[in-house]
This record gives sequence, C-alpha cells and structure tokens, in this order.
Amino acid sequence: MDDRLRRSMPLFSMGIVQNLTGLTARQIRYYEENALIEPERTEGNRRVFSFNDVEKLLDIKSLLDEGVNLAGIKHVLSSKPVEANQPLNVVKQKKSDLSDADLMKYLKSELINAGKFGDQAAIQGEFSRFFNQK
DNA sequence: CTTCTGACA
DNA sequence: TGTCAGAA
Repeated sequence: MDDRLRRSMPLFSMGIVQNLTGLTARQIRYYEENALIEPERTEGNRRVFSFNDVEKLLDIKSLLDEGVNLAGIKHVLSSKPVEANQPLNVVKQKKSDLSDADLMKYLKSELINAGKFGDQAAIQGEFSRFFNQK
C-alpha cells in the first residue's frame, strides 16, 4: 500500500534529475509548466522530484525521441491509467510502469553513462534514501 | 555553489 | 531550447 507513497516520495533535486533523465533544467521546468509533472517544493522553492516524476520524465524523453510533440505527450500521459486508443498520428503507448528494481537499474546506468564518477557517493545516497527511509 | 523566474540577441 | 541576469 505504501508503494505508491514511496514512488511519490520527494527526494531528487533538479541536478540529480538532470543526470538521471538527460534532460536540461529548462526542459524539465517547461514540462512542469505544461502540467506533465508535478514536483514538490522545498521551503526555498526548490523543486523536489519523486520516483514517479523521474519515470514520467523518462517517458517524456522517449516520446520526444519518437518525434511526439508536447500536446501528444500530454495526451499519452493523461491516458495513462486507461488503456485508451490512439488516433492516427498519435503514438502507441506500450512500455513504462517498470518495477522499482528495473527502474533503479536503468537510473544507475544513466548516471554512470552521464560520466559523473565524482558524485557516485552522492547518487548512492539518493537511492539509499528511497530504500532505508521506509 | 545550485536552483528559481522571467525574458529574448 | 539555450542562455543570461538577478535573487534566494
């Protein structure tokens, strides 16, 4: 039951999310403006992303690679819970909804791929928070 | 130093 | 989208 809570638990900073997703801060903020994601905020107004947000961002990224525009992505994301049907030009949603383990594995590879070896410790901390902080 | 908002050569 | 400024 608290799995949903874990996935929506705010624990990633903008910098971490940039490394995780490969997206720029500009893009991430822009997607938030379009209500594609809804990060939490700290007292200092800093964005704090949850596992869910990161996963969504990952979906957005792949959709972007497939040439889908913002309107299309918004449509795909909103029709997430329901296995709706897609008209002509709109893509066919297939993947997403990975297990925590798979997501973790992917996220870690993304970090290493990002070439941030100096921050590995900090990154590990981000993930450990997800597991320890039950 | 990192992130935020608003704006535009 | 990138990027710069000014503030937090």
